[in-house]
Amino acid sequence: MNTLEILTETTPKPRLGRVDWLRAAMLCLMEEGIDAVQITRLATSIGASRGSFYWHFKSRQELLDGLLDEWFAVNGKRIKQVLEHAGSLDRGVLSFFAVWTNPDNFNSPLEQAVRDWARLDGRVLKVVRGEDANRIAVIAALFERFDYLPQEAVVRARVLYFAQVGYFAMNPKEVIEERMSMLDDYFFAFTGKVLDPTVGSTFCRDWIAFSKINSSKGD
Amino acid sequence: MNTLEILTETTPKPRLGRVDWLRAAMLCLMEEGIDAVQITRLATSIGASRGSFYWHFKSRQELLDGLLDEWFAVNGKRIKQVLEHAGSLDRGVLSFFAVWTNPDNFNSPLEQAVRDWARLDGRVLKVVRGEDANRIAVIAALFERFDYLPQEAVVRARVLYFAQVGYFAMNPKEVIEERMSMLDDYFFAFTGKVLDPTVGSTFCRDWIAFSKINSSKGD
DNA sequence: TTATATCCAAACAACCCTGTATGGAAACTC
DNA sequence: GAGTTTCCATACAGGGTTGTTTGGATATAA
Repeated sequence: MNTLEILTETTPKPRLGRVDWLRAAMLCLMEEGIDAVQITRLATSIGASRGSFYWHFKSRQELLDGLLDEWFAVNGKRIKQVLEHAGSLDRGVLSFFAVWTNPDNFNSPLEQAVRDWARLDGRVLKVVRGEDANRIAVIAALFERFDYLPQEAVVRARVLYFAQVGYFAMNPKEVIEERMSMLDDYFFAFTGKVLDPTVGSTFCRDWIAFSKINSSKGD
Repeated sequence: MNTLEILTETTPKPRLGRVDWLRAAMLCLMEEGIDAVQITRLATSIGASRGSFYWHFKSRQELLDGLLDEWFAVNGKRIKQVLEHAGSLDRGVLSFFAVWTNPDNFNSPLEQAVRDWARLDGRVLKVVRGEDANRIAVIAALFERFDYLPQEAVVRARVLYFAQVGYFAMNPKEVIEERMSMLDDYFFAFTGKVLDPTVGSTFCRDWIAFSKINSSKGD
């Protein structure tokens, strides 16, 4: 059995499923926006033909619906989970920062792409607005749990959430150390309280270490 | 002279210029995003032919460059102007809120459209990032002018700016009174200080009145 | 009035995208 | 192994976009 035979056997035929198309569509959405999610482009990117696509999907719209569903399923879950189980305000707020930048918990590029998409599609906008309201409510509950007045809790939750959305909407290029150096002031601005140095430094160290591991993973 | 003759004379020929194409393109960009800015669509929307466009513009890209130039020229100017001339922190911060929602000073839909566009085009992103840095620096200068420490001034400027960008990036549907009812808490969260009731209520009254005038203008 | 420069409409070529129809290859079943 | 189902590639029809060409209409100038 020569090399060619081995290759042809170990690569018998890369039969595709819905997931493959969805994955390719997701990448395309994140990198080039919803208008770039075209069957022809996806087909060439995964080395298949358009005929295959139309066997798995009824239409392009069905694919797009799948993308929105996946965004809804993936993002937001961990946000709520983390905030609801936070043992202190410090840990809750810091976790909120961390979730957003951890690809295992939250897909930030997808989040941005979906927001852009929402501005062009009323149905998407409706879904995104609902999710935004949910997230803000969860953050407000955190503040209220740690003794903020209801009204102040809601406003601080909104400010924290708006700022987070705005930060990522800006597509900033900032290294992790740069953000970390302002952590104490950020915490004070968002909560009106001083960050416990112990919690802060631990968080800082872990986050930088994590982000370094994570960035080297992509090599 | 009958009616038809009068009409044909008073409407001799709507000769077009670059500005007409740019205006139509701007509207299209704001409502449907950069990918919808297509010569064919603009031509039908202003009742001209594509031949006319290609006499005024070398290519679609030249039109797009014009759009970005106009965004750069229009938005941001008033932000800096207002903040640099604010006589107190209260007035500075409240003016910052007001500028964003006043179509005479700032084109918010255009701002969003350009930000979405920036995520798909590296050259646009570069321009937007530069403008963001400028605006944040101006806000930080305001805080510093009113006795915040440099580091805290920068962070509070960032939080205020991020939150503003994030708020509009979310495409919220909120009536003016709803936002106003939280003004005191917003101000406290952003500055750590209590808003002067006189300044606050005056601002509130003027802003609501203004926005009512403005919304009725669109009828 | 005639000549010239502006401005624009219609037609054309080249390209890309969606969705369908058709036929064939691979796997699965009996 | 023959038949059936699953999966996919190719070809086609219909539509839309960019940019160029060509000719004509309008305004300007001589």
